[in-house]
Amino acid sequence: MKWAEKIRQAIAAGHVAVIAGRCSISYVGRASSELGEGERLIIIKRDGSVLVHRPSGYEPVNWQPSGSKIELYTEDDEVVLRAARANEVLKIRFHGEPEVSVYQLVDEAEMVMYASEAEMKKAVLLRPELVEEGFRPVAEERAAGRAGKVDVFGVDKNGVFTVVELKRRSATPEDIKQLARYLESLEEELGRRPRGIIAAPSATKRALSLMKTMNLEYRCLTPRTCMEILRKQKGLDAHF
Amino acid sequence: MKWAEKIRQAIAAGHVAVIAGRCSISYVGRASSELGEGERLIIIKRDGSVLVHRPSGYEPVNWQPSGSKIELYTEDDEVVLRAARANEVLKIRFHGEPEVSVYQLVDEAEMVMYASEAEMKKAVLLRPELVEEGFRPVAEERAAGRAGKVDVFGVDKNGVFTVVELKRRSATPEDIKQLARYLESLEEELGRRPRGIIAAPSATKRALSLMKTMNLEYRCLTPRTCMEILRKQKGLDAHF
DNA sequence: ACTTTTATTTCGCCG
DNA sequence: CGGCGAAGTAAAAGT
Repeated sequence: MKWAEKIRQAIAAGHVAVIAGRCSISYVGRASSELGEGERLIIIKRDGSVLVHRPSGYEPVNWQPSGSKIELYTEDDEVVLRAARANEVLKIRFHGEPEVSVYQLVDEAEMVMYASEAEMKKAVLLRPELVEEGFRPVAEERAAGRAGKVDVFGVDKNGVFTVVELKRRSATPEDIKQLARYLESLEEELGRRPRGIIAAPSATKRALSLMKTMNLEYRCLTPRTCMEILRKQKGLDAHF
Repeated sequence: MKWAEKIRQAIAAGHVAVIAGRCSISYVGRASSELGEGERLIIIKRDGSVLVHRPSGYEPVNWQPSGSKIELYTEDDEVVLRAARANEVLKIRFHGEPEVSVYQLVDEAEMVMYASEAEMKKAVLLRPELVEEGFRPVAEERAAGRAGKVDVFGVDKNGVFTVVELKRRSATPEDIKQLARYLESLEEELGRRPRGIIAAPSATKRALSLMKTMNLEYRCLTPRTCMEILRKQKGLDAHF
């Protein structure tokens, strides 16, 4: 099979191979799956990652992450692509001759992402009024016993200990419970219960009602706001 | 630009377009990201999902899930592909002429997956001795106050209430804490603390030590074992 | 090396 | 339709 040889050479040369064709797929590993005959797009990268994409959907239907060992062999007159990792095997059996394209991609650019949860914290430390007027951070990542670590720990305008939990996405009941556990742990340690504030772009209904019950507070804070503040600061830094 | 027109037509016809070429990418939405010039593989599916793949790595570096609106336009003599969803915009700016392949994929096959957490539960309900000799399930998905829902609730051979938490992967401290919260909630409701058992293929060291502290029990149960039991049952069903 | 946490998570199910 | 938890989560960060 000439096309199979083309794939072998692409892998050996460290190129990216894209295969479009009729195949059936089996996966055995953490789970098992079977997918009957159909036309799919298969991508093989130089690091050994394999992706199988159906004609719709964001997620691959089957895959193997980087580092898997890729083999091509013939079985009953059909070509089988086998991608194996520890305890996990993905087999793609081709029916008929697929279209194979090989690309030599050079990509040295670095990905820059803004406004992660870490950057939200930076913004809050830079502009504590984002949380509340008069809030003063005392520490970041303060330990809260065995409950874990608090995002930002400080005192409010009245000198009351205040815990701020940052989320870059909508706050869920799970987040509220986590904050409650922090407060419980800190209450033991400090002798009095600190205020608890969740700062997130939004909160689910149940999260809000749970906060009411648990006497916790919500403050709207979007990653974008944080990003803009950091960007401004960056501009200032460059200026001086 | 002839190649841009080819992409437009592919989208209109409901085909899958694969673009290989030099581009730079910006994303603004839940976060923001910038990726400078480099050669990448871009996949556009008929449902509006867009994937940007670098030459290595399982995950796309940028993407837009299905349902996004795709536009192609020219800006400063360069083609820009814009994929937009509510509050999220992905822009791919092409530098030079990329290779464009269009595939008409037909895939009606149904994916069958074995041994999800749901199937582990089925197996336990079918063969409660997987958890412990003499264990009898009373309910599945029993509510545990505001802590959430318990996977399997039953009584052990001595008639003691027992909560089983199933995990298809290694049990973590977070899982243990979750089980503990269930028990706490059920203790309030039932007046006495039930036994708590985590059934998972393995457990992390900290999870195990936490279980000791919290007086919770571990039972090894792999998805594969559950799968085999269900498969046997399936065979029996077919027989009768 | 192994464990834990995060994610532009996405996806599916249940209320 | 929104909330909530699972995923073959994968990949990064922490220990």
